[in-house]
Amino acid sequence: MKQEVSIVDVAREAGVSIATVSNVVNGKGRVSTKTIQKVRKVIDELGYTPNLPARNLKTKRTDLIGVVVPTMKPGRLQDNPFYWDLLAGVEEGARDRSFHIILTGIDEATETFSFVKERRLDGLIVVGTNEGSQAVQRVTGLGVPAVFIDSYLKDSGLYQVNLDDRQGSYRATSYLIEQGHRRIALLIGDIPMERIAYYGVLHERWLGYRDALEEAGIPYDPRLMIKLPTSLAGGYKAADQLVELPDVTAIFSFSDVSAMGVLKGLKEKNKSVPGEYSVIGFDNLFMSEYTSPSLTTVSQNIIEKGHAAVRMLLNQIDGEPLSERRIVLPAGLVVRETTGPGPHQSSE
Amino acid sequence: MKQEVSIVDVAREAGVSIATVSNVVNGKGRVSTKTIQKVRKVIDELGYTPNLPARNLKTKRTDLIGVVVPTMKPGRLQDNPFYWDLLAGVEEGARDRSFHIILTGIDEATETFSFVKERRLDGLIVVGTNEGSQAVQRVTGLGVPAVFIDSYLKDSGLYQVNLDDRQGSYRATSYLIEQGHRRIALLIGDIPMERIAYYGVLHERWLGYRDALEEAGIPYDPRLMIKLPTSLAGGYKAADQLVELPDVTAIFSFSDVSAMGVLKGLKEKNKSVPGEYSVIGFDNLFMSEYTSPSLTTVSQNIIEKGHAAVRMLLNQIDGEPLSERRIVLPAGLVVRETTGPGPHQSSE
DNA sequence: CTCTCTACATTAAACGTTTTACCATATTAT
DNA sequence: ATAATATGGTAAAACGTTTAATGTAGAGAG
Repeated sequence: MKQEVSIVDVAREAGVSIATVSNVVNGKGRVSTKTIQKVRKVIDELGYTPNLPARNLKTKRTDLIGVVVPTMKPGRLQDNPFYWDLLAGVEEGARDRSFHIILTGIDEATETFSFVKERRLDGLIVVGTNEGSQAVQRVTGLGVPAVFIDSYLKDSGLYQVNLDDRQGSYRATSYLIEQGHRRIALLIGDIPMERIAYYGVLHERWLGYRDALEEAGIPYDPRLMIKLPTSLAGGYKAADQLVELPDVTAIFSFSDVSAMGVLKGLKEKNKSVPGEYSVIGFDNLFMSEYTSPSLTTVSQNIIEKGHAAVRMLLNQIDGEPLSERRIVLPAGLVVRETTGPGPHQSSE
Repeated sequence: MKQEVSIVDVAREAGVSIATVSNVVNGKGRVSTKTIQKVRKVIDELGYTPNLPARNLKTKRTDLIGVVVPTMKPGRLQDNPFYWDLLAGVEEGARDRSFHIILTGIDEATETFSFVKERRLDGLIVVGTNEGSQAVQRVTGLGVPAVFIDSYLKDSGLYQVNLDDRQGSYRATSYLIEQGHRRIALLIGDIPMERIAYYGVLHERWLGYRDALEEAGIPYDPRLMIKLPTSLAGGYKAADQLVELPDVTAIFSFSDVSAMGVLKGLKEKNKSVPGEYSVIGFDNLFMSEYTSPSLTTVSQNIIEKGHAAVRMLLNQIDGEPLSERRIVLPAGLVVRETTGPGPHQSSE
């Protein structure tokens, strides 16, 4: 194992000072073209690679950002491809600015985020936490630039990027109503309704649903809330409850994977989609185009979400924080085959 | 922004030398219980956090490993949830040993892996590259501990972890044959068959398919190879070709997502599964249980794959390399609903 | 010829650790 | 008592950079 070659080796070999080599490497200061070439040559010959940890020590910047996703533990959240896309967006955005990302799953209960300080990360991106969560306090306590994705935190001092969940949900619900559905079940997640305000994303989507109902003059019926996890298995079980709800002809599921579960459950019960039930999802995963029937769903640009978060974070790090602290991306609706006319078609 | 507190602040405040503080922090050297407590107390009061980059500079270890996945570029590979699971396994394994992972997508054409040297990463995990790829040469040229996942590199000096793809493929094919299928199409990927030996994973699976054929005395028919990408879209298009192949009653697809595409394509053509066609996938994604009909597929423990790679890498880093350079994990077969009896049932 | 610029280049301190070699003091063995 | 050995602690160098302050030489101006 050959000895590492450092900046002083280069300096000696090139017959200049280490400061000059440093300047050449970083393109700073004044140095003549002749010297630049000489130093570059030596760098190539010796195969010198700058030692970033050493640089970090001096500059107090690591060009490293942490990305924290909620319990990436096997079995928990890995079952939603959504996060992979988001990560791809973040990674790409970071790479474009020659930052690297340190990825870590967290166990909300135990995570102290100490690694952020220890490793002197320049910033942190936190995905999908909630108002009042331990994580939020701990992160803000760090005093490190941070951006929260999909978290809907009340503290308006925090940088956040969200989807316009309420609007998206409103559009989906309105569409079902237009199609003639009046009793629309909601697969909302495994949460106590009295605390829904704490579940940012779910809350917003729930509000959007209610907006649409209200606009159409349809009374809100709490019995239509199906409180099961928005996972494949949750969706599958939700079908059981769905078929017991009288007069319900549609279900809006707060994630595509759970909608797939619903589809599967309904098919096993020999309920036709969209004949007997219309189903609508949320996320527009790449897969959703290939289910049978293909899934009508609320769409979002996940990659762009990642990009936006990185941009916001890097601006903070560079000391030129964006004036807007909250970016809200638009939600779309893509109509495919799981939705069809309901019983009240001419009700408008 | 309060000044960072360093080891010397702690030392001064506690009235000991910095060497002693260092020893307390790292649990090394000899230091009396009384001093330990005193120092610990001061550390808490001052809120001291060790500076890892500084430590790295001195120790030449970063406790950081790089994870490289093939072009995590939007649109490319993100469309296979497989990688997310793998990443979860790696991350978890690393975290257990208090390593962190730096994740980066690569563009095989341009990536030089210079970040590995610059950041002084302790090791590297590379996923899904191929024999003869630029990436392999560059990584080995780095002289850094590395483990290749799903790469089937001939150079037996390299550490690798693979699935027993050949065996898995053999089992799947044999199962179809047992069920009475004799002409079995293969959705093999968008590659030139004359170069198949370079595509490690695909090659092995192809060999497994041929093993099973040979054992059953069924001649290999190259016309049954469908050369389309093993993606959702590829699978969907594969259905077009499938229905044109005379007497074919089954298709074996080299990924679950592409099998889902096939399912969708067949349904649109009003071909029944498993009535007219049996379909079998590869990977056993969590979703595969929820397709309609649910997918028969070759299963693997992806999380364990990640764990194994980390273990292998960390042993190298610790200077106690495993004697076996290649770990091969077993493949299973999970039979669900997309496979059924074929026309030659009593052929055995 | 001296003075002031300008353009390059260097010196040396600092960043926050770890670690080797060494020094006390207390304990035990002789 | 003396020598040998533990035990607890320290001084100082080193890791590879960046950067502020400073130096030097040559060119043009007076």
